[in-house]
Amino acid sequence: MLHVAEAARVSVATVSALINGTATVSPELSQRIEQAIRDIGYKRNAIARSLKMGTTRTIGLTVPHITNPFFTDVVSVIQQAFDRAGYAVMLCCTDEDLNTQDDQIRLLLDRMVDGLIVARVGDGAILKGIVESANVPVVLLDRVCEGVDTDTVVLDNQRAVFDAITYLIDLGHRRIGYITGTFDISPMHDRMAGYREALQAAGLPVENELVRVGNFHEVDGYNATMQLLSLHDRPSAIFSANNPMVIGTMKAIRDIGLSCPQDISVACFDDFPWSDVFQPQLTTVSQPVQAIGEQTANLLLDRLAGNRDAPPRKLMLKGRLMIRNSCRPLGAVAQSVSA
Amino acid sequence: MLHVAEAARVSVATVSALINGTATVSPELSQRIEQAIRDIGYKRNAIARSLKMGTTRTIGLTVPHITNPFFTDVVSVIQQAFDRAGYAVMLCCTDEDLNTQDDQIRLLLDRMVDGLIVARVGDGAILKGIVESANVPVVLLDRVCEGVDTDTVVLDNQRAVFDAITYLIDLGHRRIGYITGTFDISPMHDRMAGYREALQAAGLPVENELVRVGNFHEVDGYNATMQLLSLHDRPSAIFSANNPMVIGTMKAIRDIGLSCPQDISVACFDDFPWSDVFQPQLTTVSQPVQAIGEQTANLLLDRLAGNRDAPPRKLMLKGRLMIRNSCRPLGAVAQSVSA
DNA sequence: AACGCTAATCTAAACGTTTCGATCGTGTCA
DNA sequence: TGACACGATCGAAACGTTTAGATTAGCGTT
Repeated sequence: MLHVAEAARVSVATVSALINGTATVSPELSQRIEQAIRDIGYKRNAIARSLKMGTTRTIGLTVPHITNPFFTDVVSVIQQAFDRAGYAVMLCCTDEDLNTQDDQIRLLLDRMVDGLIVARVGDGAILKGIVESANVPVVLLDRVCEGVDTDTVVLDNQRAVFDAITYLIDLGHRRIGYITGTFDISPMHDRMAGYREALQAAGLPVENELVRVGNFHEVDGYNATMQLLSLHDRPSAIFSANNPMVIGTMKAIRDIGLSCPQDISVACFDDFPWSDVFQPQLTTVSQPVQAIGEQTANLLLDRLAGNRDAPPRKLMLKGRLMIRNSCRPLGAVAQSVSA
Repeated sequence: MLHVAEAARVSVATVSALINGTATVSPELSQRIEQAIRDIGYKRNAIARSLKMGTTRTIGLTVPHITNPFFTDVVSVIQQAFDRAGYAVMLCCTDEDLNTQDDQIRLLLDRMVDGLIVARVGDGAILKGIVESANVPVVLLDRVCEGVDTDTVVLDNQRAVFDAITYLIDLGHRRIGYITGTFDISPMHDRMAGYREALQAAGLPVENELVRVGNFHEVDGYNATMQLLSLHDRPSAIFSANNPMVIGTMKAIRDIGLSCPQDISVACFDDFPWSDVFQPQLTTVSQPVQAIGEQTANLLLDRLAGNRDAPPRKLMLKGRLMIRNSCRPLGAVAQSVSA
């Protein structure tokens, strides 16, 4: 900018005024300045601007895994929304690791991001401290965090799983295997509650041997399914509480020589684009990823627009059960359905 | 830092020296400073540091679509690599749009990213200008760009498609539909060349009616497949040059009342994690995403480490044909294979 | 005692912006 | 004609660091 000012024989203040439109500058000076800018190929240095202005027009976004299709889609929507609003997005993947997450959030705050979207991981204690000491708005995505009182967008996980399990029960299934991630994040907790609630509502027992806890990855789903299928009295249906793990489930079913849905019914959380073109077409709980991403972005953009003092807003969206052909009717119900 | 200095009754220079370890500071001052840092909860401001140092320890990454599984995986690997190296990653999605891409790259450069990874879009002319005027290292990913002489990581696309088409020919297919994206990016150009080469090597004609150009999206694959399947003499196999479009292909086959591989064989570019658990198990060209991501990151990290003057390095990796069950033998070959 | 050397610390300029308040013509009005 | 307001422009401080060079104190040598 200094060079531009010299070349145009004006002060840097005038150049700044012209660029930002913060004051009127006469036609002739405007022209000289614009010419100089073109000649020199001047680009405003956003870092210096950020330092002075105290705002970077950048937000931080941390998710556990971008390869989980749910997060892929949500990240994509959020990215688009902020792109439209003229913000850049710094993306971090925590790999479901608490320390990584803390480091990354600190890194983002050091870089003076204007806001933060966090799909948190693990215990919320450290997160709580970080969020409170950071004086930027924070939106929690997908996973609530007890004690952290800030804007939140989550799914009604309990209800969604309740619907899915009830569907299986209505098909005649009585022993339903359930594969979950660890309970330190709210969705896993709430989904489990939905499973329990559905069984209890149908007067069925909740049996510990039918519940397996994994670590969110395909291999965990594989191992859990292997265990479920080698039970003395094996389940007739399996529900997987996340998407990567259901791939493991399908592989285990294949490797053990069974087939879905003939021998075992399968349903899972989170839809994916090709779920209705390949066989079996998986019955899934579909999250409204577009809405989730947009609402999350809007909450943060609203705070960034200056609405700092409004009380925390908690949005809860509804999932949708996408019934396809990976679950078959059983016993008496099978008769009546096929009749 | 000023407050810390005051609280510890030292100068800011001493605080800086301690934090960065750039000069020895006596034990007692060290202790006073550390205490003050803890009391105040001081965090170094990375923006001010960037301004002074001329480096942000941030890189920019632009890809067309993060929802394309190939890019999802590659972005994930790149993100991890830079995370390990202490760099933040700014992610942009260009949505295959040239203007969006230019805006985003300019945005990234304004923010003084230390380096850039670009999976480019459209004509390379503007990109060329930008890359040359930016004085940061740039690595081109997945798509080369004529006239832009910089580090590059690409797949041997021609060879990969040659192998896939040759495989189909060996199965007895003679009329092979080919669905491609627009030719303004090198992979589509090279893949098409592979298709041509394979047909010619087998003495088969390249028929225009069998080649359909789409815009990379599922819907384009759907429309293209519909057209191919309604040809007077319809192809016995279809190859889709990218992953999202093959979903459209499968949907079209289903909607038209045919089935794969009984009525029509299908293969495509880019693997996905569940390709071998659902039916039909798609035969695909698998890219070494881990290696691609790592090599790309390494090239850039090497430049960032100071190796600026080495001549541009062009890496070409090999794809791998993953033969599954979505393509069936035809005619005489079918006899001999099934015999 | 004077000197030089080293280690520790400090002062102040610089990075590239924004912005407050000052300055300087010019035209308007009493 | 003098006072005044106004519009255009500028000077300089500030944002929070890093760092070159100055300063100071302590200590061993001669």
